[in-house]
Amino acid sequence: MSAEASPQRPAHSSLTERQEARRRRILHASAQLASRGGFDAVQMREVAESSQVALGTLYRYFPSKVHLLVATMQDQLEHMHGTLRKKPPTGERAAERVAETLMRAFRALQREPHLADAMVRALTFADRSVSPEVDQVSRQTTAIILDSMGLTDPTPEQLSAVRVIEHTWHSALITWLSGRASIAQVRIDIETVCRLIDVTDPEAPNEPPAHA
Amino acid sequence: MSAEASPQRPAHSSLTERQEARRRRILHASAQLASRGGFDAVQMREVAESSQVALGTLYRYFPSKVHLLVATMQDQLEHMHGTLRKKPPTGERAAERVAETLMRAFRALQREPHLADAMVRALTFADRSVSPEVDQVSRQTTAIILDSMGLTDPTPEQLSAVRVIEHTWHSALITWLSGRASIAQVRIDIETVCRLIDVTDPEAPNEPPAHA
DNA sequence: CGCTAACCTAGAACAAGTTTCAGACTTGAT
DNA sequence: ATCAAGTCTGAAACTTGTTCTAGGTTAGCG
Repeated sequence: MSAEASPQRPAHSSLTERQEARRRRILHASAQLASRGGFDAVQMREVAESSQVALGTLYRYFPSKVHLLVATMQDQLEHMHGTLRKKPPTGERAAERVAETLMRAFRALQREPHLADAMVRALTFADRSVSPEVDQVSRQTTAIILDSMGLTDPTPEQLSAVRVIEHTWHSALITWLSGRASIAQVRIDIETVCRLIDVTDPEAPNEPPAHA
Repeated sequence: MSAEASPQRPAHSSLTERQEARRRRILHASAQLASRGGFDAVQMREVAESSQVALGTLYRYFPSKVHLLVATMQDQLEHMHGTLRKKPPTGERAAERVAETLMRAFRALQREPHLADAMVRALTFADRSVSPEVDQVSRQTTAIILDSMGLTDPTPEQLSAVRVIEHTWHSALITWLSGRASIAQVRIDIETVCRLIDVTDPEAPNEPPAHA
């Protein structure tokens, strides 16, 4: 059985200061524990203790461990989007820029592999009850990719390509995190899937880059 | 904490008949419970009871719930590979054939969505301790795709494309299972990623299919 | 100030995955 | 047939996510 709707979860807005502070402490504790030992190390009792909040309260803010970790990911993603915006990628083709951006994100994740583990596992393990939050993460990721492409209104085809890139991104991360693929392999997969952007880009020349 | 190496797990070979039978009963019970209610419905105590085996014995055969479900997936995959082989896809281009095969597999999964849920969630949630088994599933999937392409020795580029297709396949399944994507969307994603095969196929004409 | 509803806390209780253990059963080798 | 080693069983215990409860606290409002 998994957590269902809580009476009324604090919607991240219209919270008193103390509540906002609690929410922040919780997310911080979550990220900290995750950084230590990944998904398994984020134990609800410990999160509650670290953030000085009763277990019941923790569950009022985040109705399950997966909700908590997905929220943690939202938090980190926002941060990363900000960082990435500052130094936009320099590649000439859209495909290169996207690959560059994703590799930059990947390097950031490599610095905290346990945190990455916790967040990504939560994301793919999430069931229907977490759909809205997961969707939000997905939209944020899409925004990052479109940003790096420099597109404001993509064609449906391009959106498909972006979705496929996201699929690859998540799944490649998983295989890396569980030790079944090397960093080099992740890079290759990302670069490979990014070719789809060239294929669907009405602006660019139709030649697949041979190896020039 | 997660399950670690068992003393010596029965390696699926060199088992007595009774042991082979137990293993089979366990896998059968697992698939049956999964078909009912997905990942959550596969409860180790129930699996043990259904398959007439003590809980400790279940854990000797499969050191964790995830191991059990991944093994269940191996089992189902073998079955499906056999089925797919019988009627090879009819498309002209390799990309079409792969897409056709994957859509056929997808339709099979739609018939048992709960079972699909259990297997796929286990697969992506698996940690390092399950790597060998997950890898085996991955190899089997690769074999199915290469089969449908009609390739015996693919180039490294083609292997990359196949890996990306697998990534997309898993991740698209997840989004469908958690209700965040429609069946139609999964189809589009699969068709989109399959274009990569054309891009990396040294045989085929270099034109991306416009919409002819 | 004093009320009320909503919120928070500590802690017990429950559920399901996993581990452990003593004793009974099988198996393979002698 | 018999012994040792390895397996299986049933049951209890342990862990961690989740829920529940009884009472204390806070915030807004008259």
